[in-house]
Amino acid sequence: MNRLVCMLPPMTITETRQRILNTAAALFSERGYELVGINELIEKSDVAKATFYQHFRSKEKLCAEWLRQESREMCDSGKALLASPVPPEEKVAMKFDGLRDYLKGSDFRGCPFSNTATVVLADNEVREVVRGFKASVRQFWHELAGEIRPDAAEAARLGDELFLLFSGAVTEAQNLKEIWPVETAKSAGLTLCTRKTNT
Amino acid sequence: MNRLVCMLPPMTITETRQRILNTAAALFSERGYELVGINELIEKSDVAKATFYQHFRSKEKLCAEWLRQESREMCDSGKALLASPVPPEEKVAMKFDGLRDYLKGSDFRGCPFSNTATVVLADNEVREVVRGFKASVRQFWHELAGEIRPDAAEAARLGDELFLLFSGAVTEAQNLKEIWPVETAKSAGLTLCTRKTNT
Amino acid sequence: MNRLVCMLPPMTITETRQRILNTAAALFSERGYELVGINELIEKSDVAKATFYQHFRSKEKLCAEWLRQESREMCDSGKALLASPVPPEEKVAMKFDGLRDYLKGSDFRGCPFSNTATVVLADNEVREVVRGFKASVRQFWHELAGEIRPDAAEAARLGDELFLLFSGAVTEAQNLKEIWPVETAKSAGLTLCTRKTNT
Amino acid sequence: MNRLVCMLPPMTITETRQRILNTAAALFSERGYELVGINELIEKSDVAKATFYQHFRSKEKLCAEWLRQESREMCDSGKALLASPVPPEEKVAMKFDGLRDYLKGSDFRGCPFSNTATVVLADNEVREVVRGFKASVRQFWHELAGEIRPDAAEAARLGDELFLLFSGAVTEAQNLKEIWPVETAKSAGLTLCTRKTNT
DNA sequence: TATGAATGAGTGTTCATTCAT
DNA sequence: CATGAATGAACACTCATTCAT
Repeated sequence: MNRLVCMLPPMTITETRQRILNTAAALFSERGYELVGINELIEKSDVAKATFYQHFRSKEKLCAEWLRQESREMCDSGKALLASPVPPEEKVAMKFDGLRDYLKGSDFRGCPFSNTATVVLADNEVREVVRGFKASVRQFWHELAGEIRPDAAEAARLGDELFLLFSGAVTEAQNLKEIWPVETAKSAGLTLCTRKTNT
Repeated sequence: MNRLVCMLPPMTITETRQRILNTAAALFSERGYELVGINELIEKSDVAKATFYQHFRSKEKLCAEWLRQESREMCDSGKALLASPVPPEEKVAMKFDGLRDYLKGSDFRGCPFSNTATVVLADNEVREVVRGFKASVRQFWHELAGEIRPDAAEAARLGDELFLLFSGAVTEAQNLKEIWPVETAKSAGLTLCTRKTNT
Repeated sequence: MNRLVCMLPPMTITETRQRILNTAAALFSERGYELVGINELIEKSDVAKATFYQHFRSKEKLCAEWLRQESREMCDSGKALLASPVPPEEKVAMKFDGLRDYLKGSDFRGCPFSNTATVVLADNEVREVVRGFKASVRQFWHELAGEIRPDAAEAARLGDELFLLFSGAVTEAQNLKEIWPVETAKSAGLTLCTRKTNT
Repeated sequence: MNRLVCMLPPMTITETRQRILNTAAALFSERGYELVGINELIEKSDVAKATFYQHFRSKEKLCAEWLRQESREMCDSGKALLASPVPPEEKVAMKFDGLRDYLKGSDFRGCPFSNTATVVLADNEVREVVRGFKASVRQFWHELAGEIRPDAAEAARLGDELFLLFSGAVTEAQNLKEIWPVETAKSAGLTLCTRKTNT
């Protein structure tokens, strides 16, 4: 923020843009895409209306951009977790524990991607972003499952199971405003990890 | 209400109200609560605006009523399934198969309850309906699991796991517009049912 | 309601009508003509909508009827005051004291006639009722002034002055939600009564 | 605002806002707050709906603004009258003559402040504006009375009497659609001014 | 006479977006 | 690159009244 020492570039070029994105991140994740109006968004970003529309062609494009940013951050943290030197089962546990903390900290608002996909029309760009994100989350679970099951097919299957348990936990924790789905999913997931491959 | 003997005529008593509810069911489940305007709702119901508001005090109340009706139907079919003379594992399979058909038939719109809860504010009546519905779905799975596991604690656990798998399948089938989550959840669920209770 | 035993007159004929009028009196005088809806009026009167419209052709007609009833009561009490065996100056004082009590008891809502005339269009029947009422109030003051001034012209003048002071007191007590205008008008009126006719 | 030197161009800055205010002044004073709809107001102002709401947050705020503007103008003309080099009794006469002309020119619509206060709820911002206006009108009469009566208490009393006579004249001229209340109040007021202070 | 379901024109307000500068 | 006034279609909802029974 303060770069008093840096003598060179004014560089404010995309600063405004980022300020808008930050506001969007805060408001969209707090109340959801459709309950946030463009006016509030602009006001809280402290930009002029037309300035906003110079950076983002529409509310929808802004939303897509926000989700792409979220997606990048999530993927990075996923990769970091995969790269960390702990046993895979513990990574599974850590993932669910991270979810628990996230939901508690966000008043159980649920998954920004799923939530947003629900309220935009079918042909929307946002939908594509959501699909891409979900695909990479699934990929994360597949890779993690690969560390547990040597066999590729079994890994894929375990990965999908964990993916669905995770998603179900998010959905129902949001609906019920309770934390037990996360705990239950975690323990079920761990069971699936350690079970004999007797299928 | 009960006119078992009276065979003929009026029958129009609450016809209008039901017509509105039917329109609401169609539009809300197709596009979601917030993407359907009261004007379209009224027009498609072929009633006057004031007539609508004589039957439902607000759009929100209408939505709550719609979900209550859905809830009743879902619970009935759940009870019917539980009462049917087939092995419990097959009931599990049937439940997932039913989901598959439902999602395919509804263009993967997902769960009306979860979807609606996402777009209404926290203190909303709709939220209470959703929580009630989710609680009864969970109860369904607990009862079904009770037919498989004699031990109550194990039944509860299995029920919750199936509940979450089911929910995750709905969520991700909706996000991805693909059917595999349902199939995967089904097979994972069946595995959980048949595994040795080795936990 | 149930008068199974009472054999004689049904007599309910205008009972309903009067119940509506009473409700109207309560609501109109409390909140004013335009802030009271026909629905609330009907509901609080505990009649069916069409029943209401059988007794009063419109909200406006009901209002006119209400004001006529009020007018009759006011005139009666005016006549009673005039007929009472007290000195005329004391009658003047009593009239203003009565106003003070009325305003305090009605949360300073002001004059129902003036208030209503303000919110109806020019050619309205209500306007005629208001004019008639005001004329009879003016007549009251003229008669009272006649008890003080033997000369007709002087009586008329004093009557009009008292009429206007009274009206000004009502108006400004309503605007300011304070009682002083009534007290001031009373004392000014009494002064006018007792002054030497030196004009 | 002050561009005494700049003789030319833009001048459009708050033009729209003022156009709306002018329309409001015309319609509200002609028919009253509640008989004027926002739609007509907007149409007659020749602006888009949203433009209106960018300038005034609500119909009520617009009304308050209109009354504030009226209040300013009235106070200015009151101060001008007080400052004019004529005997105080003549100022009193001029004030009533001004009222006569105003009422004749406005089809006896009465006082915009009193009229509006009648039709808004108790806690309304408009009510505060009305009270402020009435207080400053009373102040005007007190100052004018001060030019006639050297004693402060007597001046206050005379001022209040004139205030109430004036208000009563407005009210009843409005109710009766006749001009005599103004003439009568004028002559009564002048009598009060010239009488011996014999109280 | 009494009912209550039905009416349609109206209410005030907010939406995401574009324009001239 | 930034501004903010202007847009018009849509929003959810209420009004006084009439109709078939």
